[in-house]
Formats: sequence, structure tokens, C-alpha cells
Amino acid sequence: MGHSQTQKSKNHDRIVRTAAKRFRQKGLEGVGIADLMKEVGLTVGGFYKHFDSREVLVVEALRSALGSFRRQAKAAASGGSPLIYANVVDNYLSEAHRDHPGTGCPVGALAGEIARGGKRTRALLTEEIRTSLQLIADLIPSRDEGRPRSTAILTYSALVGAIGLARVVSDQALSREILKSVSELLKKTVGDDGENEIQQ
Amino acid sequence: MGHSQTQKSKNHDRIVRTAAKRFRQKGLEGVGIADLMKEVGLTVGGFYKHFDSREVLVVEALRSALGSFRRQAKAAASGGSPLIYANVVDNYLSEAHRDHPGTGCPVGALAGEIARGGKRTRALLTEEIRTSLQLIADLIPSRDEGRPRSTAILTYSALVGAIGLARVVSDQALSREILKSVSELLKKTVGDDGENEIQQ
DNA sequence: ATTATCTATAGATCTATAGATAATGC
DNA sequence: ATTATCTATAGATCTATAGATAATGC
Repeated sequence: MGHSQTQKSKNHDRIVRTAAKRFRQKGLEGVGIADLMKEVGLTVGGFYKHFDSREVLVVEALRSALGSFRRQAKAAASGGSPLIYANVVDNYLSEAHRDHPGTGCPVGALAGEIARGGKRTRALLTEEIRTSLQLIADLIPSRDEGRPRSTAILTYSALVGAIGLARVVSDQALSREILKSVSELLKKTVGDDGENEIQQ
Repeated sequence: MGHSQTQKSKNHDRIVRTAAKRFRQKGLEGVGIADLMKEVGLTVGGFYKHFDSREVLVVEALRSALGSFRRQAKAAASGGSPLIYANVVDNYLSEAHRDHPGTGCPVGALAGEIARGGKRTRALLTEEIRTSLQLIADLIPSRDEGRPRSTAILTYSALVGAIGLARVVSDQALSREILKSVSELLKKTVGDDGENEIQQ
């Protein structure tokens, strides 16, 4: 029953990170506090010394999930080389991403539930979406037909929608077709020539 | 305590239709059987003479929601005149649709939860998505840059993603921008000249 | 006689709290 | 002395069932 402040801080992080994964896998209402604490190797009683309420954990876990996904997505899409539109799209619409929501985009996995959620949660996601749109817009050539901003919004909507549909569909062929079609059409539409590389 | 078979059938329909609305508003796990029966004017005990389990109601309610939304969407998008791509898009990405998920698209409202759902639910939605894609593809000129099929998949993904994002975002201006940008860009991309009208 | 609905409740779960325990850190 | 965690449980909920009640329909 050790309890140094350093240990508490580590436990806090593990609770948050475990929740960040489980929420994306099972939904915001699909994860119980007792099970969560058990998975971390603790018991339910300690939970409320870390968080005032379950809702507080949800917000903190979402913040963590958003941050870690964005870092991971950037890393995977650049992979040493500069970050370009095509790689972001390919990465987001990969079968790996579809099959691993626990480490994937929280917006794609939880948008529906978050829309029905509290003010805090929606405010957090609103800023995240703003940031993501800016990030995508910066990868789009400004001579593009639609303005980069509009194209970024279409892109982000299509990414989030396609990953959701691909996860719903139980026919593997159709699921793959959705990922592939959206990915190819987005890349063709933007017609990136590598002009808008962003150095990481 | 009336209970003719005709009355039972009417009650059954009312339970299903009420559930179809509430599930879209509050999520598949956000609606309790007792509350639902109360809203219909019945009590919890009678529920299991109508459905073997809650899961059965979920499937039936989703089937009902999908059917009524598709009928309503077709009617609103044609409105006496022939059904064209631009109207389908405008209708789906309207603020009215965003603000009334209870009568709106079940895929847009519940995709995330359905992806985590059972086989039956996903199988039902898979066929619905297939049908919707066909329906959209039929509205797209075949000389379109991307094949109609791919364009339909991009369109459907963008619609579902955009309505989800617009509902998450708590900033009204950004929410409206999402709806408008996606709607305009889709219409511009497809460049429908009314050639592919479908008579209802 | 059958059955659609009602009242009441069992049994499972889930969030949150109370009080005990044992290690930290002044 | 403080506090991080534990055990135990209160109180609220939720699905599903049991048995009673009253109307239907042969």
C-alpha cells in the first residue's frame, strides 16, 4: 500500500491513459470505474482522490487521447520525411487505424457521444477540431480550387465519416472500398504536388 | 387495461417509433426501458411481451429509424420536384437536421455506437449503407471525374462526418461553417447540371 | 381460456462515500 | 500528522421476471 506523491502521479497518468484507450474502444459510457481501476492494478476506492467525479476523468482522458493521437498521427504521416497531405489521409484511412480505435482518433470514435455530452467536453473538442482544420489547411496548396480552408473542412469531415462507416460495415470488402475510395478521391481532388510540405 | 390484438400492435409501433427517436437523441445506451414505456403510456412489465430483449428493440428501432429517415429525406429533397444531388446534400447538411437528431439520420447520430454493437445491428446498417451509396451514386453524372461510385462514397462519408462535427462543435459560427463548406464543396465537385434527376 | 398489461421485485451493475490501514514526509 | 490506497457498502439505476388483473375472442 505504497503512496508517495510520485507514485500517485504515476498512477494518475496510468488511469488517464488506460481510460483514454478504453473510452475509444468501448464508448464513454462503456467503461466502469471499478473495472478501470482494476486494470490499472488499483481498487475503486482510490479513484475519487484522483478525480472529483467520473465526468472529470472523461474530460482528462479525452484531452490525453486527443494529444497522443495527434502526436502519433504526425509522426506516422511524416515518418522522418516532411508531413504531406497524402500521408495524413493514407494514415487516417488505413485498415490499421480502423481496427485499432483504442489508439486512434477520438473524434472518429466518439463524435456521436460527445455531441450529446456536457459543455466542458464539447468545448475541448471544439478547440481540437479548430486545430485539426488548421493543420490540414496548411497542407493544401492555396491555388487549390476550393480555398484551403473549405477543402480542409471537407477533408476532415470525410476522414471522420469514412472511418466511422468503415467500422460499422461488417462486410470486409465494402469496408475496404470505403477507406480506399475516400482516400484516393481526396488525394486526387487536392492534387498535392509536395509543394506544401511541412517540416516537423 | 385494454388489450386487443389491434391495440397491442399499435402499442408495439409506438414503442418502436418512440425508441427510434430517443435512441437518436440520447444514444443506444441512454434510453431506459422503464422511461420509454412510461413515455408511451405503458409500464415496464409489458415490455417483454413485445420484445424478447432490449437488444431486439434496438434492432427494430434502428430499422424503423432508417426507413423513416430515408423516406423523409427523399420527400424533403425532392419536394414535388425531381430528386437531385444538390438537394440531398443541402437537406442533409441543414441546420434543421443538425438540431433535430431525433428525426434525423441514424447513421450520422449513432455510427460510433453501432460500430461497437452486435452482429445483427452491424449487418442491418451494412445493408442500409449499401442502399444509401447506390441511391447517391444514381444522382451523380457518370462523366464525373471520379466514378459515380467513388464520388458517392466520398459524399456519404462527408455528410456523416460533417453532421457529426457540426453537432460536436459548440461554437455556432464554426458549426455553420462546417455545414456550409462541405455542402458547397460537394456540390461544386459533382457539378450536377440536373442531368441525373430521379423521378420519385 | 387466453393474453395484454399492471404492480412488485430480484439480481446485477454503477457511482460515490465512509472508515480502516499503512506508508510518506515534515 | 498527513494521505494514498484499501475494503465495504449505501443508494441509485437498469434489465428481466413472477404473479395478479381485467379485457378479448373463441
